Formats: sequence, structure tokens, C-alpha cells
Amino acid sequence: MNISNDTADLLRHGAFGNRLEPATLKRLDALARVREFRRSATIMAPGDVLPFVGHVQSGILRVEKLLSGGRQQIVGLLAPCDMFGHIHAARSGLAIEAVTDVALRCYDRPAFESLVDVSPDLAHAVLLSVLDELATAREWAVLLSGTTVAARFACYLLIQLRRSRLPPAVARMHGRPTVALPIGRSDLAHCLGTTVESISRTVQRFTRSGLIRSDTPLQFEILDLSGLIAAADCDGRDCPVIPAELQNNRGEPELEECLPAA
Amino acid sequence: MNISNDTADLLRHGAFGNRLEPATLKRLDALARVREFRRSATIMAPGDVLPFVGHVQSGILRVEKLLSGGRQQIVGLLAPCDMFGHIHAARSGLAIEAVTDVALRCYDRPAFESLVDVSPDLAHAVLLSVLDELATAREWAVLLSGTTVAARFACYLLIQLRRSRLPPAVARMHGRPTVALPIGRSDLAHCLGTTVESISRTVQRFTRSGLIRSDTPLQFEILDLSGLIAAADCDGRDCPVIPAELQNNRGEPELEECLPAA
DNA sequence: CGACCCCTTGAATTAGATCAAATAAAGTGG
DNA sequence: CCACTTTATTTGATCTAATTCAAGGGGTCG
Repeated sequence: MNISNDTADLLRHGAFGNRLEPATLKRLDALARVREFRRSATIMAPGDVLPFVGHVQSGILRVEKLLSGGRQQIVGLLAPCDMFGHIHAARSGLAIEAVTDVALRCYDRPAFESLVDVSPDLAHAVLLSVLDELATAREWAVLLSGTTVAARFACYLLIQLRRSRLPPAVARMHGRPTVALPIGRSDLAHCLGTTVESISRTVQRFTRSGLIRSDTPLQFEILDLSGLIAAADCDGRDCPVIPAELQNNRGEPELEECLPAA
Repeated sequence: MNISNDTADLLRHGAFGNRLEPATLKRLDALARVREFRRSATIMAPGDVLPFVGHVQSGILRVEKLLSGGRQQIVGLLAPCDMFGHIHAARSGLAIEAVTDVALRCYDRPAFESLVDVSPDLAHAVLLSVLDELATAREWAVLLSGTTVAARFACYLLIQLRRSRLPPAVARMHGRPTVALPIGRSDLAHCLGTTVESISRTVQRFTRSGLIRSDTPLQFEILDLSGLIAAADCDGRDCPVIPAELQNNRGEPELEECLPAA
């Protein structure tokens, strides 16, 4: 299969794009409208119910909880091709903000729901999509449950390795798997429920230990995958399952196959 | 509406029971088979894909991640009427165990999925059910993101107050809202990503502060709801939204209405 | 060049984990 | 029904890890 075609399709139709009938796809396209937001823009305030659903075309969103003291806790990141919005409206109390400049492919929610009602293939794709979101949310819960910052950071890297379906997030630098999300230390700290200082120290420690290499603050080359898995305090069978294609470096042969993904 | 009828219906048909056509309900009942497990039994091992889906009729399940060191991290609790199992199989790497003796109403998965395919009402109900699971998972992520044990414990109490749809979990003792899940300190500690000792100390501290009262280790009477909300470090608009019916004690008038729930 | 933002590093404090033990509750068998 | 075992909870003391407070580079942009 042609990678670049797949990529283009994912970008256009999101996670459920390539599972739809041509006819449904066409009607979906008719509904689509691309909206762009600048970095730090608020897409959804806490308590809002968006009038649309959609998926990310480019950029990174953060799903976060705003706490009383003006503090924020990130409970998820949305990368290109991830869905956002409440299919069947229910206030979540969460906020969505743009980490980078973003382009969102949006569908008017009532129209989208009507289309779902008459398109079993779309209904099925939406269900799969929500199930994927569910798995991701559980993964975040596991991540946040790590007791030490080191464990949470290692888990974060493993999740990003496994999860990202599109080039920019995970690539190979110097032939090694690399996590390169456009996420600054501040956001990273909020993701991991800690402070920028602790993040910084942990990154330095991992670097000194030879687990990772970080040319720029936004890039993490994975040097020792098995070491990272050990640091994440979870065995490879579980949450952070690494795609087979990434295992051929210092590959861990005992790692099982990854989920079929997309 | 008749509460006891509703309760019975929830117990029999789970979260999506009262949204189905009578015909669908009948076909669903034909598929149902109740399985019982004793306390501490493993319903699903990590890596398993259950041959059935279903919902809890009685008892409590814990959804957990098993870590390398034999440690476990609970990423969710399932109470009566909650769904479990992967509708469209995808290994989660999570385990499900019985906290108490449980009765599960199970449906053979292939048969259930076939029924979903031909029953739009069931498909819709399943989607809503999964969306509810998603909201719950995000709530857990928020819970686990709390920095201090006190914040996580307070958040846990608030979530249980809001979430439990059936009597045993939340009731009123001496006229006050009470969280009374059959969860021992050990499980509670795993839920909150901490140790039994820290739980114990936190409970004592909350008791001394007059936030809660605990006659038995399994019961927590809420004495000061607004204090708990403050301790959870999140304003009432968000995650822990308290049902209106529970607010008439030391009610917090500024709390908004809760979600329509079931 | 200075203002600003982001990342790193250092020192002090504190919360929580760990180790260890006492107390309380619940089941078991005589 | 009581002594006894087992399990659950509480309390104490120590030690480690992380937050907090504070300051020092290293960029970018007007």
C-alpha cells in the first residue's frame, strides 16, 4: 500500500476515513469545513458544547482540565487525524486549546449526527473511533498513575511512539525512532502532572543514562528502548506496545505485535 | 417515574437497557447469560480478549494495569450497570478482576455484534454507552492527575457521589450523602495511585478537619461538600459535578446542574 | 541592544513512600 | 463461646523524591 496516499487520506477524513463507502465519504466531504486557529487559541472552553465535531488536520491540540488556582492539567493531546468534540452532546467540563497553529476539519454536529443515523458504515467508523479514544484515555490514566516523574516521562515517550500515525510526531533521526512533538517544556510538564523543573532534570538524567538523546528541547531520540520500557515500570505486553517497524534497532524480540492500528 | 422499576431495569439491561425497542430487548435477553465470579477472581487477564461483553449486575470490578514489579494500578472501577468488555475486539493490555463477589450479565460477543449490526437502536445505545465510558476514563485521568493524595482522595469521593446510579454505592447515612463502596484500603490505594498508609493518614486528616466521617473503613459520610471540592483542587463546574438531589444538605447553590446521566 | 520567553541548574522545604510495628476486626476450629 | 490464626487498618520513624523558590544562560524579536 502507498504510504503517502494513506497519509493524505488520514489527513482528509480522519481516523475513520478509509473505512467508509465512497458515497458516505462524498456526503461527509460536503459537510466539511476547515477552521484554523492560532497557537494558544481556545477551541472549547470548560462547559461548552461545541456546535461541531471533527478531526485535526494539522497541529496539536491539548485537552485539559482547568483547576481553581488557574492551574491546568492536560488529560490528552490531539494530533493530526484524531477526533475531537462530543458526538452526542454531553458537557465534559474539559477545555480544548491549540498548542500550535492548527487546522481543524469540522462537521456541523446535527448534520453529522443525521448522517450517522442513515449511514451504518459511518456509524461503525464512529464507534471504532470512540473506542480508540477510550483506549487512549485509559492509556493516559495509566501514564498519570506512574509514581515517579521518570516513569511518567518514559511512559509518555512510549505512548507517543506507539500512537502517532503521522510523520511529524514520530520519525527516525539518524536511523533511530524519535519523538518530536511540537510541545514545549511547559505543556509537557502539564501533561505529566509535574513542573518544568522536574521535566528538565528527568530529561537530563535520561540523557546521561543513555536512554535518549535530545538535540533540541522538542526532540527525543530513543537510544535504548528496553531501558525506557523498564523505566516506565510496565512490561512491554501492556500499554506501550511499540510498532513492529520501530523495533528493528535495538529491537526487543520479546515485544509482541502491535495493534493493527489504522 | 418509578425508581425501583428503573433500578430493576438498569440491573437487567445495563446502561443502555431503557433506550431499546421492546423487540431488541427481547433478542438481547435471549443472548444473555449470567456468570458469577467470586471475590478476587480474574475475569480478564492482560492480553486477553473476552469472548463476551456485558454489564455488571452486582458487585464491583476493578479495571487495572499490571506492572512489571507485580504492582497494579487501577484505572477504573465498574459498578452495577456499567459495561465491560471490548465491543470490537482490540487487546487493551488491561486486566479485570472481581473486587467483591460479582454477577455479570454476559452476551456472546459475535452474537452481540451481529445484533448491533441489525438494530440501529442498539447500535446507538452502545455508542452512548461507550461515550459514557470515555467520559469516565477521562474523569479518572483527571483524578490521577491530582498532585497530592488529599486532592486525589477528595476527587475520588466526588466522582463516586456523582457517578453512582444505584443505591449501594451512594446513599444517605443520617441524612447525609455517603460514599459506601465495598472497597478496602488496599484497592482504594491502588485506585489513587498511592499506598494504604497514605490513604489512612489522609482519611484521618479529613476526619479531623470535619470534611468527612467514617464509621466503618468502607463508609465515608460527606460532612462538608464545599470543603471537599476545595480539597479536590478543582472548581465545581468541572469534573466532580454533584447531582442536584445531593446538594440540599450543606448545598452549594453555585453548583450547576448535573448531566442528565441515564 | 534590551525585553521577553524558554530551558536549565542550584538549594531548601515538604509530601509521600518505605520500613517496622501496634491495634483492630474477621474468620476457624476446638 | 473462646482461644487462635489471618487479614485489615492505623500509627510511628526514617528516607527519598519532587515541588518550590531563586537565579543564571540562550535563544528570538521588536
